[in-house]
Amino acid sequence: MSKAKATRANIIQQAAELFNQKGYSGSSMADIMRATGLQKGGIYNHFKSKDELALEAFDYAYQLVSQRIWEAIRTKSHALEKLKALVLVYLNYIDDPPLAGGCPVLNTAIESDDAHPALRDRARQAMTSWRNLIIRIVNKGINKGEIASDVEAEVIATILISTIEGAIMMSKLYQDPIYLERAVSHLNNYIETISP
Amino acid sequence: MSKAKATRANIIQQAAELFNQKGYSGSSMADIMRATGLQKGGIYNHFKSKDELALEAFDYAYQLVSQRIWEAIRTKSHALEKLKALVLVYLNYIDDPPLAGGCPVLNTAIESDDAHPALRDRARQAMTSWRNLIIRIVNKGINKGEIASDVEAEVIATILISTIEGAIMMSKLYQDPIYLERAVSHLNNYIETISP
Amino acid sequence: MSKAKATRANIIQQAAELFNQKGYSGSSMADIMRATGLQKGGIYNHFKSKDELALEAFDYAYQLVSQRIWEAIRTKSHALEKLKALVLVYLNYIDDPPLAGGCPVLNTAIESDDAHPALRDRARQAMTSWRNLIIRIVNKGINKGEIASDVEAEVIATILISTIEGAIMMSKLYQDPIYLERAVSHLNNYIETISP
Amino acid sequence: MSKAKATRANIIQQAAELFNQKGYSGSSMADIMRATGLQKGGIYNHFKSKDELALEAFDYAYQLVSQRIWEAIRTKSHALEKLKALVLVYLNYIDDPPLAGGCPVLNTAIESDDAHPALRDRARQAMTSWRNLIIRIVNKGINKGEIASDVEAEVIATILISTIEGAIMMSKLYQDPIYLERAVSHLNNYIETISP
DNA sequence: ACCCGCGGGACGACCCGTTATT
DNA sequence: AATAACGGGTCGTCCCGCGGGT
Repeated sequence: MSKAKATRANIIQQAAELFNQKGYSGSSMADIMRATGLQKGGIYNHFKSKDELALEAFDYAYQLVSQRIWEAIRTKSHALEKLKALVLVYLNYIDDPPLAGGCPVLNTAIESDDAHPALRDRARQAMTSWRNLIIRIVNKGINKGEIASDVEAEVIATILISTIEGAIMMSKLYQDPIYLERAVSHLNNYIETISP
Repeated sequence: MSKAKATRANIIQQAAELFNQKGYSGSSMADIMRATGLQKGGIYNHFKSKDELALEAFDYAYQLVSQRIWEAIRTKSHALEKLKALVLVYLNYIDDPPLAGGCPVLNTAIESDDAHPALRDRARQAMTSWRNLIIRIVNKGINKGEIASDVEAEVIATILISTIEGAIMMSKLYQDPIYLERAVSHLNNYIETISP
Repeated sequence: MSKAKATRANIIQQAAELFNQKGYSGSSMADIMRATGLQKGGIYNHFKSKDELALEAFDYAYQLVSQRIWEAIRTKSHALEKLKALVLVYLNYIDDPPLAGGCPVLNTAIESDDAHPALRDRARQAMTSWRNLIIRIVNKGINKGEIASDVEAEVIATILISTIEGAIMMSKLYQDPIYLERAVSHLNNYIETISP
Repeated sequence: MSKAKATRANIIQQAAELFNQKGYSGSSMADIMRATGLQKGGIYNHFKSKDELALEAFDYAYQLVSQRIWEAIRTKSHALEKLKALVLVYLNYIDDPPLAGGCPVLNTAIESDDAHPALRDRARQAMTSWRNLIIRIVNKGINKGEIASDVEAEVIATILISTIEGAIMMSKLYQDPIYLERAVSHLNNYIETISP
């Protein structure tokens, strides 16, 4: 990897963490300079604006989370096992987060929905990709007879995601993993109920 | 109400909406001036800093949400009815919100958790008060034999709150009430399962 | 005059001189801060942008020049005397300029014509007002029989203005009033030739 | 011409046009990069600073104008014809300019006189060379009996140059050749008056 | 005596011309 | 010979205190 690419990647990495912790408008370019050790010019050589950097940083952050999910899922073959594994990923979210600051999709969705259309679109894309993953798992499970045929995949996706994200928020707010643990436990039970 | 009080109340109201939509660091005092039609001096007359205003604005916002819940609950006497009523309140959250911008507890928790201790403490207080409300309802329900005795009130509170908040986030992100509707429907079923 | 008005007027005055000497893009807001003794906030309280300030500064500068011309003209009654007086005004332009840096109309026209439409429009307005003054003097002179009836007022205006402005440029470039003196002398002869 | 020379020449050409239109401080190195299609290194390879480039660009621009004048003059033998040809050159200045943006001597003189000594010196040199050309024509004309012997060459140079430059400014400001046409017509008459 | 708003100055994002590196 | 990095520069916004006008 060329030096330029490495520098660029490092900027994205540091920025992703900053944005995820302090938000987009709560993080300044000076913060990013400090975190990367670069000067203004060094950063603006790679990104033409804070916005462009924010977009790329979000993509990177989502890809980090997404990767964990894929790794957890691919070893399972049964649909219910896949769903449980997916939920379980978030239990590590407090002890061993892929990115400090909680879930980037949640954080970005909340900050951008009324204020930053470009960022909101990225958050939507990420959320859609996440929903589609669950939907595909459920539908495949139905086809293979692993999940009851009257289950609506969209509903499963909504319940899993909303419960997890809400619980992440609570656990972060209180700095206590108990809320996430309860949510995961509840969702495991819920997943059992859609067995055929 | 005196004129000074009215002005002060108006500032809080406008600021609460702004903060709830664009976040604390995304809203400037100039934005608030514009929204209230007042001058700098006119605002700093009532609040000694943006922080102080933000704190009061959050309290006001939470009280607005809280009020809706209380009104929905007090007409019900059965514990399960109270819980269902509580959940139902959030169905109106997209069409007829008490405050534009979604749930202030969620928004404030997300923005403040890594960045603004004072605001985070308020969000914690609000969240705790909300949790306690649910916990009291559940425990009273258990005592009255309306809820199974092995149910843990804390768990119910966590599941209800996290699912609702996560679904609000999704519905706001997509500008589509369907996610919240699914979550409410799911929670209604869930509430039935804790019947004795 | 209120303090605010006085401050505002002072900013315009200092800015007008700076812009007239170093040009619009050659003068920075920091230069204006230095010249006025104010800080950024103090300036931006009165003008919402450098552009707005530039526009007002130009208007002020033109009014300064314009005033001198009017004062010189109004004591004369004969058309040819008025024209000579007008030309004579510019002889003082080097020794006792109303504004350091030469003629603001010339300077602004040159800098803005290909680069700054808003400023160019102001320069056009000023130039038009100056042309119209000469045209009115000439036409009145024709009516009163002081000027030959076949003289075209527009032509007189063009010759007087272009010769004066070009000579100002030369005298400023060489820091030598001789060029302006020659031009004024030439124009005085020229004015005699349009006598009936 | 070697490739390096060609590149260098191209940079000067593009820069000359930019500087002539937007001024020295109104044009950035980035603008020049865009206009030339080169990278920073490609430019700093040939010129050690923006200033150095500006100086050379001005020389190039003046040479472009100067060339037109020489071409127009050399075919004439009579002094008055030479002067008329010289004046006539400027009639093409709006429709078919040797360089977009008006007269570089005028533009540079105005921008540099109070702000950029090095550039001002170049403008002075150019102006002096132009004046000397006219002076030589006039003096030769006097010697050959084509021009009245009491005519002062310096005065002729001043009147011709200042009127032309002022008229160029007016025509550029209004985007209308009429002002230049009037000035040229006036100067042709003026030139007739110095016949012996 | 009050209180609007002027003024402060640190900071916002971003661009500048230039140098060092590779 | 191209470009990554520099760092002081750009204009403009930030939140806020203090003093002058009503």
